[in-house]
Amino acid sequence: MKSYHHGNLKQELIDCAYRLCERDGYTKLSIRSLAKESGVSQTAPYRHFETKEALYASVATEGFKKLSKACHIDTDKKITKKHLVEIGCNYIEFGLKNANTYDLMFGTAVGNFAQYSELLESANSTYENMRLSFSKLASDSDEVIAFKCITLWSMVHGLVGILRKVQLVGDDFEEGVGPISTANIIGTNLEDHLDKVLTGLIQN
Amino acid sequence: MKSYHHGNLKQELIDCAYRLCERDGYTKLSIRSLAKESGVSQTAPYRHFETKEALYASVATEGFKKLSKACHIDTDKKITKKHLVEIGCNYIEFGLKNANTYDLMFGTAVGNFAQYSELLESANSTYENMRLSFSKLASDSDEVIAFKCITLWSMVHGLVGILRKVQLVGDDFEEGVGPISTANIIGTNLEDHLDKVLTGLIQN
DNA sequence: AATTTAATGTTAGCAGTGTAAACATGATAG
DNA sequence: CTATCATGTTTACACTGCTAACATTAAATT
Repeated sequence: MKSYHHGNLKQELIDCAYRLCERDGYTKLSIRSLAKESGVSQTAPYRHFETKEALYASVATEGFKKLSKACHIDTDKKITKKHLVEIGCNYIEFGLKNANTYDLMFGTAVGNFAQYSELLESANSTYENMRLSFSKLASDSDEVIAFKCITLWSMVHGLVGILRKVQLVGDDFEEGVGPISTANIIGTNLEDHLDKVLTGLIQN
Repeated sequence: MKSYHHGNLKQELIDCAYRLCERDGYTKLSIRSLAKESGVSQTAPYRHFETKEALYASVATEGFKKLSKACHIDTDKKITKKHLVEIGCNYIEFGLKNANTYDLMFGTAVGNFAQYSELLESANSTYENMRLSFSKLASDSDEVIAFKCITLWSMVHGLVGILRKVQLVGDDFEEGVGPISTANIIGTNLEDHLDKVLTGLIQN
């Protein structure tokens, strides 16, 4: 028999919302459908999320944690250009394969991260991760590290956006290949592209 | 007295929608409020736009036209790196000062541009514009031009997204300066930043 | 152990949404 | 002058986020 109290509703709502957002896009998600999916009344989610935006924030937080993991280089030794290319590729792969979650993380659905401390932390730590990798590349000043970091980041972030719009993914990620005729803008594969850009960016 | 037929409703709806989208973000726009604003019944807009997405497409089209104009370099002579920096800055300025419209242009609100021929054309011509500028920079092959072009584009596109999230705009664009402490990631100003990146990208 | 309290659930309802269907009006083509 | 068709209105449906009032039960306090 079903008990009045669910017991683990908050996490189940987040998990369920994450799945539904990734599958259909966050605009298709409704609190009501989510509640039904979890076998609970329409307004039960409001006991755990003050607004829909707060729920979005939780989903986005999960997204940043996954992105962080995908872009983590597990080494204490020196980092090479090849590592950075890998980070870039992993970032782009995440953005393309988790496109709907990515929207939630970088779009305007969640307005002010500062209102959601967990989200803010997970987002900041994603950046901090990348910054750390660059700091292990060469003995640069903080400014130079920041410059290189922001350059790669804006690069891959921009590529995710553009590739999704242009629907041109080359050989690396088979999904989402679209109809546009000016094919293969970024060449045969992403790795070479990032390598070329990074070569121009860092001299070593 | 008010006539039964409006006369110029379609364009007025687009103009009004553009304003409202830019002011409040496209999520706040409702067909009904738009109709009321234009002094017309709730469902009148449906005579001109099959769906809300179609209206969004029209607004996005206006956006691409403006972006195109902002990034147009009016010269037949050779183009220099300085010109490209200017294009990049103008692009970013547009993205930051017309953030809500920019969302409509590059977000997922309008799913498939191919369904809206005007939108597709205006978007393609924006890219074509940029490609043309790069072709006047040096006598590169089409592949090299495309590479440089996509690199700058993804760069500035990514920067728009990141700067909006991080709310760190430096001195160039005073609006949107936010609370994050790792201030001035991209240095004192955007121009220097783009110059540095482009210097790495093009060797001349 | 009994009782108070706070967390978590439900029901009912409001104001607002996109959009479809049926109908009204009036500009234009024959 | 009339028929047609683009453009407008009214009505209605199913859905949304969210609030208020109430119900249940777990946890804290006596």
